[in-house]
Parts: sequence; C-alpha cells; structure tokens
Amino acid sequence: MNSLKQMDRGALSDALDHSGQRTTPQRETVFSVLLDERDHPTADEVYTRTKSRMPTISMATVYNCLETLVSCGLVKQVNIEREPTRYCPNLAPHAHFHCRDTGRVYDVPVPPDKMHELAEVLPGEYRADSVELVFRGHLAKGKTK
Amino acid sequence: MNSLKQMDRGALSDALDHSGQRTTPQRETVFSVLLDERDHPTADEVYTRTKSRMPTISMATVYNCLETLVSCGLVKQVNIEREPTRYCPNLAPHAHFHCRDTGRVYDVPVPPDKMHELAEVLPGEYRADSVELVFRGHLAKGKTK
DNA sequence: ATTTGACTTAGAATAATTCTAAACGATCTT
DNA sequence: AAGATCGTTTAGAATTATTCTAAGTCAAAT
Repeated sequence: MNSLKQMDRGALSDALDHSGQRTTPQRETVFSVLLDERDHPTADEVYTRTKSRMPTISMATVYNCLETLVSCGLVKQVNIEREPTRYCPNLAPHAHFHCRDTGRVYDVPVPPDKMHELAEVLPGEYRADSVELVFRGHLAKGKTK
Repeated sequence: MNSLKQMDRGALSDALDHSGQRTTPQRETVFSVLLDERDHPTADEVYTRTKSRMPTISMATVYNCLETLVSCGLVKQVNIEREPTRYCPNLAPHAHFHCRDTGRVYDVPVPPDKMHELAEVLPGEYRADSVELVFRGHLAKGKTK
C-alpha cells in the first residue's frame, strides 16, 4: 500500500491506460513519492525515497517509472544548468526559481496572460509548443521556505 | 594567426586582463571559432573547429578556454534539456528557440521591456539576477535558416 | 497450463565533463 | 642571462547521470 489518494490513483491509472501502459506497484509508489514532497527531487532522491517504501526497487526501475510518468503527461522534467534532471508533478504552467545558495528549485506561478505575452517575442516562423522560464538568484535573507 | 577582428581581439584581452587571466593563442582561437559561426556549438564541435586551425589543441584545453571565456563574461553557456552545453558569444539579452526537428538552437531577440515585465511574476522574496527563456517547437515548413 | 508481452532488475556501457599530474612557457628576480 | 615562479596546456584517468542489455518475473490471454 502506498500513500496515493484515491483521486491521484485514478489520474494515474487513467493516464497509463490512455497511453497503453500498465499500472504497477512501482509506478504507483514512485508517483506517490513525487506527490508527497514537491521539492523537485532528482532521480537519485526519488530512488532513496521510494526504496524506503519499497526496498526491492532498483534504480533502473525508478528511471523507467519516471520516464513512463513523463511520457503519459503526469510529471514534468525540470532541467537546470546540466544538473541532474528533477521531477515535478505540478502540471499547471509555471516558471522556476533556482536558488544559487541552496540549489533548491521553487515553483513560480505565472498568470496565463503573461505566458501569452511571452509568445509574442517569437518571430512568425517559429512555432513553439512549450516555453521554459527559469529565474536564478538568491532568496531574500533567511527565507528557506 | 587566427581570424579575430581587431575589435574582438581587444574585447578579449580587456576581459581577460580584467579578470586577471592571460591572453593565449588557444583562447584567441577558441574565441574566434565562437564568433565565426554563431550556431551554438557544443564543446565537441568547438574542439573540432578549433583543431582545424590549431591541430595541437586538446579537448581539455577547449573546455578550459570555454570556461575562461564564460568566467570573464564574453561567452554564455546555453543548456537545453541536459543536452551537451552549447556556447554563445551573443551577450545581448535574448531568448532561445530549440527546434525539435533539427536540434538546432536559434537566438530570439527580446525587447528589454518584455524582460522587465517578466520579472514581475516573481514574488518579492525571490531576487533574480538572471532569466532564462527557452521556446521549443518547430520551424515553419522548410525554413532551416 | 502455456504462451505472450509488458515490466523489473542488476550490472555493464555510454558520454559529457572534471580532475590529476606532468610539461610548458612567459614573465619576474637576482 | 639563469633560475624561479606561476598560470596555462596537455593526455589520460576519473566521475557521474543516464541508458542499455539480457535475464528473470508476473499478470493477463489463449
């Protein structure tokens, strides 16, 4: 038994079904790990956390599960500066803030109209289907959030 | 002899001096390679191109030179999706467009006011010193530019 | 029951980048 | 000018995130 809420369990099996893939205990557990702590963990961190709930899981499986979740649209990869890929179950459009001090990554909500304005800078021949926006800097004193 | 214009040669030695580093033939040649073809080459591509002008240069030196150029502010690293780091001598603020078909990366000029508007989405506790904006998608038919 | 095919697993392989330690070479000291 | 100094270059080894491989597992379908 993992800690997926009924709603999330449904979303998971729907999405997997929809892309012709199976719901497995490993996939459920990895998904629940991502939902439980939304701090943009790396594959390695996901592995550690998942292993504590399911000690037999392997690193390869964690990579496989993460890839599966990404491919069926439940999870997004967040890549910053060639650091290890991070995983994020926040599907709402948002930007990221990367703290130079701690290396942590925070979600930054972006109003939809701002997102559209952004697209305006693109010359006509470019057809963008995704936009990635990353801020880098420091948090105001002491705020580790 | 490399193909640096007098202006660029000056900018290079100024920037190097300013950061307490030396102007060397290797650094000049790598810099000229970046200026000559602004297609966001990877370190490997820079190595190949540089080697054709300076056959004795090593990969490690190319990495060193690139790092040096980045550290003194003449070149920017462009990281997209954990692909190999690309190098870009365009210092004007700009965004990037990453073509899913060819993998090529194009510069997209961004009006300064748009850049400022962007910062507005950041909650107060975040102090950003850099913004990274990447569009991904396809080029309108046939345009390889 | 057997087969099928997707999934999981451990470990090997890959590839970009960094590290290491030795050699080089220009400038400074005497 | 000879020698010391110190930043730079070099080849190759090391690192590390990720992917690949091939064998094993398991649940559903025949």
